[in-house]
Amino acid sequence: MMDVARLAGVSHQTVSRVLNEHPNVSEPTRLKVRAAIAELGYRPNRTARALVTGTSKVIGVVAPNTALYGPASMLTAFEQAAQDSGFAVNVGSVRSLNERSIADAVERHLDQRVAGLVVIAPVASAGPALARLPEDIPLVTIDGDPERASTLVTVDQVAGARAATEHLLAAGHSTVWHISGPADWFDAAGRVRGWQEALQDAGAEQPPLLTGDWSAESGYRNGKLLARLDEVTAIFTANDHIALGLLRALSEHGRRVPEEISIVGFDDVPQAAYYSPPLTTVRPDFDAVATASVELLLAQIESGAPDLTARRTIAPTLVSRDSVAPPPSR
Amino acid sequence: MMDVARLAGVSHQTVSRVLNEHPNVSEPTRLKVRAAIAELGYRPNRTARALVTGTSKVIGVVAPNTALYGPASMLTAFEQAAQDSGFAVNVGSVRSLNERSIADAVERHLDQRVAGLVVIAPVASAGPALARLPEDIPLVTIDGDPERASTLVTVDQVAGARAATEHLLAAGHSTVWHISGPADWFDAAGRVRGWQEALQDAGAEQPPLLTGDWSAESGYRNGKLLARLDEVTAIFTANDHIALGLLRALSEHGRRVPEEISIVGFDDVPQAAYYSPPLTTVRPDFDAVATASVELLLAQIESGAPDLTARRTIAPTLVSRDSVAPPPSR
DNA sequence: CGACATGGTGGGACCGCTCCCGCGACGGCG
DNA sequence: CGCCGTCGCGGGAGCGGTCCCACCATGTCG
Repeated sequence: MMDVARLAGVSHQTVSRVLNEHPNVSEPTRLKVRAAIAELGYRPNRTARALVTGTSKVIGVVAPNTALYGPASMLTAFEQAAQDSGFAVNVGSVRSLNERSIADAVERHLDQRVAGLVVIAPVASAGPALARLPEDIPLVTIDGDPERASTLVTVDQVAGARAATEHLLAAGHSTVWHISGPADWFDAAGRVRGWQEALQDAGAEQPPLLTGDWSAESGYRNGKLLARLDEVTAIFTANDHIALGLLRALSEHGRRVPEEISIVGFDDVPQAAYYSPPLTTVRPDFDAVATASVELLLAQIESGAPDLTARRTIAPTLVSRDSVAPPPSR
Repeated sequence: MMDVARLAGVSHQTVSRVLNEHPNVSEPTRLKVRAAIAELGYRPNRTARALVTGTSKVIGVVAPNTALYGPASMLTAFEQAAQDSGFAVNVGSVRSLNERSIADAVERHLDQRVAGLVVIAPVASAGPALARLPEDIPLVTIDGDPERASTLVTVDQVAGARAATEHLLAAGHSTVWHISGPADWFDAAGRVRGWQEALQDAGAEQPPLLTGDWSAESGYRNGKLLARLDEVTAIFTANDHIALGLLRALSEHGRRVPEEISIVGFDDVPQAAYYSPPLTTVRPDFDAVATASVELLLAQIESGAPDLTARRTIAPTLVSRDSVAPPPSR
């Protein structure tokens, strides 16, 4: 920086001003400095800046270390959105979302003087750790506890599940079964609720809830059971992978989809259109979640204070394919 | 740090020594300092350290911004491995792997004074940028150009493809068709080569190569064509998603798998066991790739010099399920 | 016409840490 | 017994920036 100052014939201070686009620099000197910077190929040291300002253009992300389609898509979408706003992303992935590991990850980020924090915390066990976070750092929770988290961005699970259930009901089915995700995931809980509400509103009987764990295996396992129940004509699964396992189980039992049984999934994984049959499903808009998160976080960073009230809920859309049909007439 | 020093009754320098585990500190003072640190809840400022040492405990990762199963799994596995070695991970994802965006991402990382760089660069277009990288920074390329990259960790695509092809040949098929990934991906190229080599070694005739793009859609498209060709009895696809699309196309045409046509995929996505039929596929060990990368990178960081010769190739394993059977006798 | 605001610039101090050097105490050796 | 090497520790400089303050030249106003 001193070199640049010397070459431009100004003080280091003026160079700093040019770098930070301070108004009080005359045009001629600004140009001289710019020229010197270009000639020397000078790049400011972000570390030094971070030291003196006490903050940096880095966002820390705490995310579960999983390749599950939802979280993974969320993460890449967020990375991109953050970068587009000029922020680097520091990922602290956590093997399990318990209080300790989250707290550890947060502390690691704080040591690095991140400007803000994003926690992708879809499970209830993350709650206590989040409650105990430092108050004075910008924080956005993605997919967190709707009851608790302060600044929260989330997919509207309830609305998505409602849409799925109502779609099946509208096709003529008297009721809809549901294979859920793991009970401690908010996503799963929201989808269960949307399903229940839709059933209630339609005055349909509510079948027992079957529990899965997002995996195709759990869909298969539950499918083995459902396949033997003649009265089952419509099933809504908590995600597409469960639906895949379910499809497999049904086909093994000779039950045809959608002629005998209709199915709706959730997530719209890129492969869903090539299941047999192509799967009708609910598509959450991960990009919208990501941009909303960045937006909210940046607002906090600029204002300097965490905003405890801001919320953003992204409505998913139903993607209709071939796995839904009217129930068989008997 | 000064506060700690005061409380412990030593100089800031001694505190620094304790922190860095310098040998020349007596046990009593070490304990005093430790106690003071604990009492004050002091956490060293990594930014300040980075400024003076010129490096940090952060690894920069340049990765394509995709949710594709391979790259995404690689990334999360790497994050975990790096963290286990005490390094934070800065992800600079790139929309497209062209020279400019890679160079930009690298510069962003360099500005942050990362200790080392990992580039996940599975496509040929990344080549020029990699060649122009600064020489003096520890660098590991994952899935890069086998011909060029210096320190390279990669899945042995050729061996995996060989195994898949040989498995089909061993089942009695006279030859094996292949739907490849995009031509500019090294992964795809390696799989094509393994397939060709296996065919040659077995003295089997080599059918024309069909090109896909990793997507189920491309598998479906090619499948529409293959389904009409009576002589096709065995197909090896470049990944599982292509296989899924292929399965769908074949079933639409009434061709049965594995009775009429056998299929082997690549990647072993978690859902592969629930395709119809469960898919025989090749499983790359992403964790092994990740640990090897971290190992190689750390070795460079410690030695201070890039190692231009180190390479690591991870052998994949064949996972046998139900999509392979002997060819139909005519 | 003098006082005072205003814009452009420079000179330090300082952020929190590590590194270099220097100093006293102690012990082994000739 | 004196010399020197080693150990344990402290003082100060400096990493590369930003921030506060002081300075000087203008322009503006009563």
